Amino acid sequence: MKLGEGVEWAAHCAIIVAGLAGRSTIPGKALAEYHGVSETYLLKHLKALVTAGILESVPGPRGGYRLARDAAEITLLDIVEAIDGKQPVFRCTEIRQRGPTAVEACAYRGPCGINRAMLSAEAAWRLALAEHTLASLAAGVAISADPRVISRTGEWLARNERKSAS
Amino acid sequence: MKLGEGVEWAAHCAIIVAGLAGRSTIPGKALAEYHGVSETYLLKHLKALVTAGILESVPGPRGGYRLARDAAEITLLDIVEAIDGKQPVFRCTEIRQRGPTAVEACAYRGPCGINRAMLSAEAAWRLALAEHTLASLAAGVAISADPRVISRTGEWLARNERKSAS
DNA sequence: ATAATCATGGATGATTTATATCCATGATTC
DNA sequence: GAATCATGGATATAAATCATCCATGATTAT
Ligand code: SF4
Ligand code: SF4
Repeated sequence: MKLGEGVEWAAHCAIIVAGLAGRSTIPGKALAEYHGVSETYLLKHLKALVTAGILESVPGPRGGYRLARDAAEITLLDIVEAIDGKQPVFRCTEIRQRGPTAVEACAYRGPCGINRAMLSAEAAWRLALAEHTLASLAAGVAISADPRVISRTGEWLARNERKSAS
Repeated sequence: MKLGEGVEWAAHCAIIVAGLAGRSTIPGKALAEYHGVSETYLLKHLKALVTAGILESVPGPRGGYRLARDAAEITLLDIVEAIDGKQPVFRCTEIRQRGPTAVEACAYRGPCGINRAMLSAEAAWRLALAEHTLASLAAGVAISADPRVISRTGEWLARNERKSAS
C-alpha cells in the first residue's frame, strides 16, 4: 500500500501558494520548475485541487493559482482526498460470499467485523490528517528550513509571484 | 491508495484457523477452496503469515496450518503488516531537495512537517488496527453470520480439519 | 483586434505494482 | 517407497499509477 507521490507534490504546492501575499497568484509552470517535477502531470494534480475547492485558478497572462479559502480552513485530509480520492483504503471483495459455504447474497447484511475494523482504523487516520491545516504545516516547514533555502525561495517567489492589482 | 486484497484473504484464513480445535491444522488447499480464490497465490500469503510468526505450518499428509500463538495475541495490525509490509504509506521523495532553491543535502535534517503529519496519522491508523485481535474479530464474524452459513461451515470444517493426535 | 499566456481536458504511452500461475524441491506421514 | 503438503523461484498476466502529448478555450497585454 502506498500513497501516490502526487499527494506530496500537491501538499508542497499548496504550502507555497498559501505563502503568497493577498490574492496574488503563481503559475503552474513555476511550481513545476520549483519542485523539479513534470509540469504537465503536476497541472493535473493542481486541477484536482481546483475541483476540490482548495485552489482557484485564473487563466490568461499574469494568471496562475491561489488559495480558494483561508489556509486555516484547508486540512491535510482535504489535499489527500482531492488527489487520492475518498475511496476507502480497504475494499471488501465479499469473499465470504464465495466458495462452498455461500448462501444467497441477501443473507449477508452489512459489513462484517473485519470490514468494520478496517474502516474504523481508516477513520482514525483521516481524523489525524484533518488535524493539520495548511497554516500549521506552512509554519512547520518554515521553521525547519535552512536559512539559505528560505532566502533562495524568497528570491524565487519575487520573480514568479503575480501580484494582485487589488 | 488501496490495500491489497491479499490482506482480506489472510484475515479470513486466520479467523478460520483460529477456530480450529486444539492444535489441529487445516491445509492451504482447503482454505483456498473455501474462499474460492487462487490456491497457489493464497499459499504465498499464508507463507507470509508463517514468516511473520502468526501461523505455523506442518508439512506432509495430515499437515496444514495452525496458529503460532494465542488468538488473543494476534492483532489485525499483525496481519496487515505481514501481508502488506511495514513500509510507511507516505514515502517522502524529498522534492524539497530538487529544483532551483535546493542546497546541499546535509542541510535538510529530519523529516519536514508534512512528513511528520503523515507519519503520525499513520501511527493512529496502526494503533486502531492493533486494537482488534483475532479473537475479537472471530466473535464478530460469528455473530453477524447467517445460521445456514454457520452450519455449512461446520460441516466443511469437519471434512477438512486435521485433528491433532495430542 | 491580435498575439501571447495560461488552464483545461482527452487521448495515449510508459512504468511500476499487484495478481496469478507454473514447476522443481524438500519435508513428513502413511 | 508412495502420497501429501509446504516452500521457493521463475514467470506470465492484469491493473493501477505515472507521465507526455496535443487540441481547445479563456483571459490579458499590446
Ligand atoms: S467477512 Fe468482512 S472482509 Fe470478509 S468478505 Fe465479508 S465483509 Fe468483506
Ligand atoms: S517537505 Fe516533507 S514531504 Fe516534502 S520533500 Fe521534504 S520531507 Fe518530504
